[in-house]
Amino acid sequence: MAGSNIIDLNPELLSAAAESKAWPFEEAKKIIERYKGADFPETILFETGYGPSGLPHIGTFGEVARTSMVRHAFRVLTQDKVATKLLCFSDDMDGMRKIPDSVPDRSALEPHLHKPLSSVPNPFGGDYASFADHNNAMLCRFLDTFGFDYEFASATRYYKSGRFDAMLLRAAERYDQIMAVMLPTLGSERQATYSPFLPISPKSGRVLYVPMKHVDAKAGTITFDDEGTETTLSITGGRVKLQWKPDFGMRWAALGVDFEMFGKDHQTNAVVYDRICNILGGRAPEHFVYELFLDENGQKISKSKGNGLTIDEWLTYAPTESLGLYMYQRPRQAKKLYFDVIPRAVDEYYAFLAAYPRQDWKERLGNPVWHMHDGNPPAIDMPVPFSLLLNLVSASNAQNKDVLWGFISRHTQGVTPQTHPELDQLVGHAIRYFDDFVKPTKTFRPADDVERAALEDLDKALGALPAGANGEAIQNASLNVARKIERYQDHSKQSPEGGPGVSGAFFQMIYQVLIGQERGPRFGSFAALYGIAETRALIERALAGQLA
RNA sequence: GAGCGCGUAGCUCAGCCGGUAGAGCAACUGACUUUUAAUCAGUAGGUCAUGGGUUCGAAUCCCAUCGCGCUCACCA
Repeated sequence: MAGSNIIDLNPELLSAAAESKAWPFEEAKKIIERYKGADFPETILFETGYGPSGLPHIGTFGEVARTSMVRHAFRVLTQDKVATKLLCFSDDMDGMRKIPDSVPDRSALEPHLHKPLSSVPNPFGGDYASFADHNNAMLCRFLDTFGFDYEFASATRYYKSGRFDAMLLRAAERYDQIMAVMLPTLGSERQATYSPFLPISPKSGRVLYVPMKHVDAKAGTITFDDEGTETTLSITGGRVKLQWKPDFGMRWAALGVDFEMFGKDHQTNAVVYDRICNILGGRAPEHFVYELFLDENGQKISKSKGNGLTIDEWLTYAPTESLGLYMYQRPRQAKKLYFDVIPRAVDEYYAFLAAYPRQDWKERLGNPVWHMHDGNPPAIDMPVPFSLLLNLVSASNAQNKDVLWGFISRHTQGVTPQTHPELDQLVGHAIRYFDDFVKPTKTFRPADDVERAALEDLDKALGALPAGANGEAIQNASLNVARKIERYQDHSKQSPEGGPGVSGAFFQMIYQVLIGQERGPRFGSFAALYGIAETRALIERALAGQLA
């Protein structure tokens, strides 16, 4: 999505951008305001944080996607004259406090509890030296599949390389100030043992949460008790890390981060991060607080609860772009993230895409697709909405794309999987969505005696038809069956021969018994596409009681 | 306790840089000449939570109140 690509900067666009109220522009303007009356630094740094104890998830995607949108808006506003960078920072020096559920051999990790994730062996085997390396690689692969433009950063490597040393020494100098900020934010129990410095034990390799006995700013050392041994350790070179709140502030100060967004759960703490950053002589980045995602019951989505939707699940049923749209829209509102929102997101995406070419620049800059595609949305013709496809799959009970395409091409000429590959993709998504969500809710009912006889007659009638019979022929054959049955005679209608017409109840019965739905497409067309032999097999199964 | 968000048609929501209320679904009516429908036309339904303010004009901006939800206060 966002990249170091060339972006469009025509004059009308630029003047519309200056006025735009779209949230990425609002955020980008905060960064410009930040440097008002001064020169921009060499590179404007956008950061997103990532905790590598789990796999990348939908929140990771949202944060990177949204940050990329702000970055792009900034590039447009500054006419791309200022270099920008998105740093995806992995806090892989964090101690492994518990063993994740997802690993294969949990007991093998037990000896490594509380060690930095980058020192924990990789439980998945393979090419990566540590657990953190593995998860970091998963993150990068994840981001790469979406085409994000970013630079990966490992906390462990930054600490060990000495990149944070100057700031760590300053933190020792200003230890009292940092403590003065931190202590009031803690409960009394934690206050007693709190330390912003977390030494890595030379003895056990663990990240220690121990009180400081002495902090020597001049020597750049800390002294603490390590399981009975009084230990003095240099705070530089990755021997000591900072506790997370000071870590945020220190990192911002050390790297000169200009923008970092985070979820509402960080909001209260952000003030603390900022103050630490200031104490260390840095300027806190611009923030943007986004709302958390909720499940269908309005509960916060969390990995541990396993509620809500995973990114893989979303992408099983819909194209990536629909998820990008979801991320663009109303980031400050808590939105429900569950399966029901997918069809709407998909259809809205294509609707926005279709509207784009005929919009003026002001409207375009308010159109999500402009932000999602770095100002260069693709031209895609989507003749059939996703909601309609779902309807159709459900009605036809389609098991594969061919059946569905049969219906589609009947109604829209010149549309084929070749001319409309996106639609073809969507057809596949619709079938999967149907299988997983609609199908389980279907309720088949058994046929009573009259219905049973009617279906048997229908079966025979179908059997008498030639193999290639068309929809019309099948429809007429089934009507002939129904006309003989008293229950389905409708005397308010007339058959071609002058007798009573066929009641709609006949077809309703067919769908209730055969497909488990109240309605369906014209039966003749359905049977023609579904196949006469297949339809007869379906009747057989229904009569054998295998459906209800 | 602190912070954030929400309260608009039966349901899900859009509209919110102010200018006579919208969509989808549901409901109802009718057309399509054997009603099974990815069709078309139409109807109905809202004191835009409440009270005040700014304004010629407020669902939209400001203040207050009520209701609902979430987050943080242990860890990251």
